[in-house]
Amino acid sequence: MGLINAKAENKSVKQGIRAVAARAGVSTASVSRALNNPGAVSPSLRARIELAIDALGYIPHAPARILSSRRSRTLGAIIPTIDNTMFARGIASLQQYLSSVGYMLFLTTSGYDLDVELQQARNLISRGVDGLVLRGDCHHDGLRKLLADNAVPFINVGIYQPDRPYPCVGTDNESAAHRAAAHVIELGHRRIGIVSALQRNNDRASARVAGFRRALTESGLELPPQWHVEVPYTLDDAREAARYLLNLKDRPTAVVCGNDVIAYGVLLEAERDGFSVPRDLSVVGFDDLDWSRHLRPSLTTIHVPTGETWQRAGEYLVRSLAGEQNIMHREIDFSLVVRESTAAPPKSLK
Amino acid sequence: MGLINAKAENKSVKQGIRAVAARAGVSTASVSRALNNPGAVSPSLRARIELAIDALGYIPHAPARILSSRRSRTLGAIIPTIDNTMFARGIASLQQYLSSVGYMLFLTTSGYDLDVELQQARNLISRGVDGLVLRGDCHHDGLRKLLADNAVPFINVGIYQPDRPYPCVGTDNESAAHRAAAHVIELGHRRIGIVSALQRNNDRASARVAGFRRALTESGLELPPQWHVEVPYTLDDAREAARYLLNLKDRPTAVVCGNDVIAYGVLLEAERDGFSVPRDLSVVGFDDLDWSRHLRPSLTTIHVPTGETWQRAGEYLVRSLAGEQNIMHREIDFSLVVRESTAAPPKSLK
DNA sequence: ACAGCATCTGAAAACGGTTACAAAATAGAC
DNA sequence: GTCTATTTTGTAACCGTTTTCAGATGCTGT
Repeated sequence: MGLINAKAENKSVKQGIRAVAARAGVSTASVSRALNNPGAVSPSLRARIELAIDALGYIPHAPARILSSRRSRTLGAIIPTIDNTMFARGIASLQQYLSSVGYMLFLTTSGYDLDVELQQARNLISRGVDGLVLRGDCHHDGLRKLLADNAVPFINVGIYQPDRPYPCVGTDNESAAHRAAAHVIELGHRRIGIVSALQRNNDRASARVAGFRRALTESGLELPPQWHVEVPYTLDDAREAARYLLNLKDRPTAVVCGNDVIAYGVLLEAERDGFSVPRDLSVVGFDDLDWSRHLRPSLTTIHVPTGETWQRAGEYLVRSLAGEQNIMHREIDFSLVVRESTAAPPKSLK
Repeated sequence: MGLINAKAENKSVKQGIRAVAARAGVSTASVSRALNNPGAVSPSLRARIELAIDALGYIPHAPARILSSRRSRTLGAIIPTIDNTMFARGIASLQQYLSSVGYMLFLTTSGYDLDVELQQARNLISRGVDGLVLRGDCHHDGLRKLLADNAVPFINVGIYQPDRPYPCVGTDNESAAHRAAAHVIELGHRRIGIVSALQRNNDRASARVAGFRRALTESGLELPPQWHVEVPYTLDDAREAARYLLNLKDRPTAVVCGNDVIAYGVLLEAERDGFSVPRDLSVVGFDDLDWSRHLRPSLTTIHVPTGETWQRAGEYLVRSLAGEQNIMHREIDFSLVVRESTAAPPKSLK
């Protein structure tokens, strides 16, 4: 055996798995097996191999592995921006889950640009990801084709659309928004404004606006055009929109917002302009970020279990890849959290 | 030529670059060249190849490419958690820069655990990253060895330690913290408390505490042990610490905080307990997150250009990989932003 | 017309793993 | 002890690129 060893090591053993094999006096196949399926190799061999592995500080070369096995145990995710608490939290949760099942995550951002999203998808597929996690169902046509052509499993997260042929997991934004608007209507408000996120290329934002409007319509309430404002994501934009809305001669008594950040903007601006919330104005958010319960007044909002949603997305793909059967459309429950920012409207303005 | 084509396509051309080569009637070498170094191939060939490429919807297989070229044009980053505005912003900036120079980013999180960090580094190296971006200089011993053994370039970001043999880029946390404390001292405060982040495994937090203390010492001020509290990252923890500090019979008139989130906690709790900031209490933060200027009272804090810091880290590695010479230790300037949360102490307590 | 020199192209050997298949070893049955 | 069934191990052909090296081609100056 010592002889075999010597002989093997004399051969031009470069590195990698062959070096380990040589050192342990076994074949590369056995090393590979010991690594990927320890049960398939006898205990004695396994011990010898493990010894060789950490004597050499051997680290398997994932790209070679991927090339050979045609599976990467890696998922890709494309989000609009990481600079947004919602996505950051979702990604954190997804990543944690994936790592618990031995997967990795390749994260990229699109900046809300469909072309960039397509490009990133190409990038990720090129990288050999086994599946893709996408946000929403508003994608470039080329993306669907790309996914189909390359047979890449994917899931749309953050929305619930049981009628579509694609898998998705998320809350029903339309219903949730409806619930939020219904809340202020129940409190007696008749003059309700909407500050939403930009609807363009954002099905989540659109669904929420649709829900708000449906609630108003069902209660026979009008929505004058000037009471619906769309704003980009930043706090500054939200404040500006709020300032506009609050300074209308004919202002709403309640504002429902497309997300919590927008609601914060409304809250801050209302305070700055001398309005007291909820006495003079009721505000409802959407998402229930951390801040919402700390703020004064604390924010009434729709709680969305973001972490769970993204984890489920990961579960779906991992299960699919393992060949297991799966529910294609999974709804994640939301809930209305009533806090201090909403109350009945002042009598005078009712 | 048609003949050659037919012949080539009859051969068992599976997929990938060979399919493109066959279709264009050229060798795989030429296709590879057309892709990686278009100038090295004649215009006519290049045109034929490009035609074939998008006729086939060919997407290069990155793992194969990495295996063959031994470069991945991918960097790895290990951060404690993505669920923290600072890191999220840094990563966003790094990612944007990298993608602008044709690199990708592999992001992982350690949860402030040094063993996990080591494990993730192994993971990333296994993945074939060309370099690693690490946070701070507080790492597992095994990590340094791992990096050295595998000759992986890396950089410590968020700190400035010109005396160390490792590259780093960031602000000098000790000086910045000193500046923050000096500010309240200049305002006339003599009774100054510290609420810092956990110092364990966090050199950034420690450096800030050191800076605070030095400022106090230099002005001949005492820091009673009960005036220094350490808290984990959440707002709730910060509020709890603030409650404790504010309810001491002998309370400080100013509190310097290890980061903005902690400062928010102090601000919120002070308000809840009926203290008026800055009349009854001055508060200084550190980081200058978005919220800090929106909050009422807005927060006096140390501004740290996070985005720039992380981008520089990327630049350092990309340049190193390109063989260019580089400054090993780069300091990023901080600045004190004075807002509403600090003022001279009340006469009675001075 | 030809040597000398770039420039462009192709054949084939890596890169570091996995895995189908075959061979060897072991166990069990008679 | 022989034969078969089962488990364990090894051989070697891939996976899809890059890249070295050599051959082909075209150009220059004489």
